[in-house]
Amino acid sequence: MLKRERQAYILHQVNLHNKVLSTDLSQHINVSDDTIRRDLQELAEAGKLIKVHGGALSPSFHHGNQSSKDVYSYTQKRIIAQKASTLIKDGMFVLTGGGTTIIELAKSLPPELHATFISGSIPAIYEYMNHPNIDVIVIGDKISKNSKITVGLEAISRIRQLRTDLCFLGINAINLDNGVSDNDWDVVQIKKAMIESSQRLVCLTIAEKINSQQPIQVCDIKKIDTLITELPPTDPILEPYIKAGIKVL
Amino acid sequence: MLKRERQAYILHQVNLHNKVLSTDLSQHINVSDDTIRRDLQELAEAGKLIKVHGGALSPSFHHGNQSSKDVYSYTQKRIIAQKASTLIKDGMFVLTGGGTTIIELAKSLPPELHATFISGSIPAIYEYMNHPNIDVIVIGDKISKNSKITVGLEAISRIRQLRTDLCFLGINAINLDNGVSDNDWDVVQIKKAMIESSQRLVCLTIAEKINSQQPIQVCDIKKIDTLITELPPTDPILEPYIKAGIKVL
DNA sequence: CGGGTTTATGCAAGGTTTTCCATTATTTTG
DNA sequence: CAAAATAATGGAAAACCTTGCATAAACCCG
Repeated sequence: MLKRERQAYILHQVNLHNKVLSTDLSQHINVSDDTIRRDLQELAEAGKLIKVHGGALSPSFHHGNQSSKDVYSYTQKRIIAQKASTLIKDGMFVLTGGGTTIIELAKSLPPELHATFISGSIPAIYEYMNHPNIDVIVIGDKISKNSKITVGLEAISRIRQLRTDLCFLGINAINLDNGVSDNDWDVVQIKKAMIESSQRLVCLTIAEKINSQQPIQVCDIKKIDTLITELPPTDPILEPYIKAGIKVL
Repeated sequence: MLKRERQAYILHQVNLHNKVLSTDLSQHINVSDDTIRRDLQELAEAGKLIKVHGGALSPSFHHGNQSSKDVYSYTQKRIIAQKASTLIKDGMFVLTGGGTTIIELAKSLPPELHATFISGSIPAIYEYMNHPNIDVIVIGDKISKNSKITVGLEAISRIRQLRTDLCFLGINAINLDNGVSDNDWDVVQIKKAMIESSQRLVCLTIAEKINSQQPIQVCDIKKIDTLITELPPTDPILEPYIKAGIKVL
């Protein structure tokens, strides 16, 4: 990866998350800490970011620091996103839904990944679009303002025409008896179609939502190939899911 | 391999991958590093790419200094957007393209407007989506990273199914003889389809682009219903267009 | 045709940039 | 305060760039 390219990437990350960690960057881009530090220094001298111990901050965030709750769930979602991104290999076709966790995933895709992402989530598409090496395919239809994804028969019929390697869904509720469930009829229809159109279903969720339930069922637990939370796979709350045959990361 | 041919190939690679490595190119084309470097230098001087240590990047990567010119034309585009928004009435179906002027229009829509907007431009959709009373319909297909709109046969066939009241296009060049013209093949195809699918075509442009021309024709001047610039309709530069039967705001 | 000129390319020497590594401060945190 | 994490420093190797020069092909023009 070229130096300028790398610095552009760092800047992008800083503007996106308002902060970056040196160690995250060096692992992600696969260079030494020194290199990252030099990059941060140069960018700081150019006034593009503010260097601090351990990483850097966005210059616009100089004054008010964000609330602790935000930082907290940001960290969880960051962990989930990181785990999820390891499943994606070059050349894959990936179908994704919407939701904050998916967007976090979109933001933290490694820059050298070459893949095709298909989605109806406008915020997710926005992120994919700014990635240097990802092809983006938009599923068109009417936008549901609540969820900011396209919903409707047109979208469903487009999704049915696909057969992708992976499907990432951020989920709102999951338990052993009812599987994955949600509370928005239109969104559930889209999710169902996505599940049917891909070979592996990967569900992302923060642990808080495990063993909860919502009115409308999305799919049975058997459909899930992999479940990703911020917890280590050894956590006891995940044990019943592993026993049910789900891979847990 | 000829020099021109080689440079065209390099440019193609840069636009495709957003970056190239000198060593990759020299091995692939089978010439010395020096030759490649000279090519890159020439292309960089022509502004076709940005040369960096180790290779070159796409000019779209240069987010660096984009203030002075942008601020300058920002005011102009605000004026255009304001004029354009007066044409939209409650209940209308409006088809829009992409580009900075259209996004400015999207931002300055009056909040009490109830209408349906249809577009393939991701940044424009983003704005429409945040409007309280607008329904948004997304035209799906593959995203063209340059223009950040969806392009392709799927998009065109969806557009063809429509019959909207208005079509707003931001245009890159217009003159009396060749009408509206542009420089991106895929985008032109989309624009053509949009024009055919709506009853009135409204073209938005800053005055700077009037009486200029680009390689690919979008439509004849007769297709234009209304032309909007930041100038008052009495400006002499607009007179020939009024005489050609175009409404000017 | 033929000699002079321009253009394109390769080669080599020396300089610069980038990166990593090891070592030595410095800061953070419990 | 002490341990751990992070930062700065200097050196060394690799990759990369610049420059000047040599060669050969293409071109021009009388």
